[in-house]
Amino acid sequence: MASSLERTFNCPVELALEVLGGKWKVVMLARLKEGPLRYAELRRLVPRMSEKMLTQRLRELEEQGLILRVTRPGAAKQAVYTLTQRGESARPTLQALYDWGVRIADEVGARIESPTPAKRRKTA
Amino acid sequence: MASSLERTFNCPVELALEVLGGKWKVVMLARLKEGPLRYAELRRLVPRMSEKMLTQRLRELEEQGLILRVTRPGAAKQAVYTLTQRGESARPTLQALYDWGVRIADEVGARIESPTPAKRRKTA
DNA sequence: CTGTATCCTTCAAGATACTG
DNA sequence: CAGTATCTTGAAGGATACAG
Repeated sequence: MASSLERTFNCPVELALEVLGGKWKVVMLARLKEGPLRYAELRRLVPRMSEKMLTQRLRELEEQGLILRVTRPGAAKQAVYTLTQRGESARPTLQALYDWGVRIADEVGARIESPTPAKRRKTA
Repeated sequence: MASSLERTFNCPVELALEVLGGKWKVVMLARLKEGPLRYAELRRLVPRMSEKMLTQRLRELEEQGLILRVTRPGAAKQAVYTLTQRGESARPTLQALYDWGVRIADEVGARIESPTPAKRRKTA
């Protein structure tokens, strides 16, 4: 649980970004806040992220106490990731980032991938 | 005004972090949202940031339209940085990050430098 | 399905010296 | 005062192959 948070930060915002920052974590959290997800589901929902990154960020989020990893052994291995209480506590922050992101995406002319592909086994 | 925002992002949150992310910009914005600041004042308020970083981030924030740089020529050169309208629009987001940062700083046991040194010419 | 292990590239950031 | 200019390094991220 130590991770690298045991430093001195210039301000609380810097700390928040240390946890949420980087290229992928907030994207993953944005998905996980919709509900628990398996490894493969996350991979499908964030296709541009390499598996290495996916695993690394999952471990990091777990270490920081934002997500919980539950495995269910069996023929087909399963690993389910859910937000912890602390992860849940980030909701308003993520929402604020989301709202502001939408706003300036328009202003700046940035493109956003796809709002929420939702899950579908077969298109038909 | 182009900068590097003209990409495709996985979600709005990623875009928001592209603008606010990195090690220093939010710290600078946290100061600037208290009011206009000169170059030297910013340097003093964020002493751990090298001058190179300070200048680079200032230029970037300017390019992204979050801050405005106004120079007043004269014997002693002056450069004053203020938030633009877009910069102001980030207030709620920065506040959300701040609040959450305070919360988990406590939980995780992270140290925060100094709340707000405020400006003082002489201590007495 | 759920990951590890490597290798490689790029870039943010740090240190420091210098300028108009 | 308000910056530039270099040089260097570490970490982040990407691609891809392999494994239980």
